[in-house]
Amino acid sequence: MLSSDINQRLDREFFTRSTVVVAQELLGKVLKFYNYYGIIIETEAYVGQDDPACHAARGKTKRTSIMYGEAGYSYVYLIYGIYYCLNIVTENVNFPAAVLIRGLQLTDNKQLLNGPGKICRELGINKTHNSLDLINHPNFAVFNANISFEHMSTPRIGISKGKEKLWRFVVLNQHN
DNA sequence: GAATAGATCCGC
DNA sequence: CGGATCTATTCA
Repeated sequence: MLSSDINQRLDREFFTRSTVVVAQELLGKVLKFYNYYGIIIETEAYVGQDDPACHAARGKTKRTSIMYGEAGYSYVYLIYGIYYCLNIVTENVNFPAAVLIRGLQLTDNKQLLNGPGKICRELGINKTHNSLDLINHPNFAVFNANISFEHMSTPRIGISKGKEKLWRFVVLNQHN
């Protein structure tokens, strides 16, 4: 991929939509985090208080309050005491939802980061990167890129409830 | 206060 | 398949 293929930064409106749609359309977009650029190749949708797998399923808490805010903000949390997971908040204010970024293909060295914990470990994402505005942050953003692809839907990984939803999206192949 | 489950990863 | 490792949330 050429750097010239990275063009428009995704705006607030992109994320202020159905989480399942945003999760699918994020595939093939480019995540920028400081000096890292990675093509998003795997995502999952976590959708509102009626989704038992969503952290906000039991209502608003200190941790989940970010998901009730404006779309386009980061939601980073510690999982299993060891790994961080990066999400991007979606949908309207007061509708708690987010897209989990599960897979990245780094653009410079083609390194494959398959798994949310691996992404945050490699890029150095931690709790200090929670609740940042990806629409305005100078070093944290998502860009459009001229990448076409096909993807499939599967059940989400690692959850105990909500397994029947096919809300995990994975790129099958990519070509220019 | 104490108990417990958890959107993971790695090594055996 | 279990261990690492810890915190947010729930329950008493």
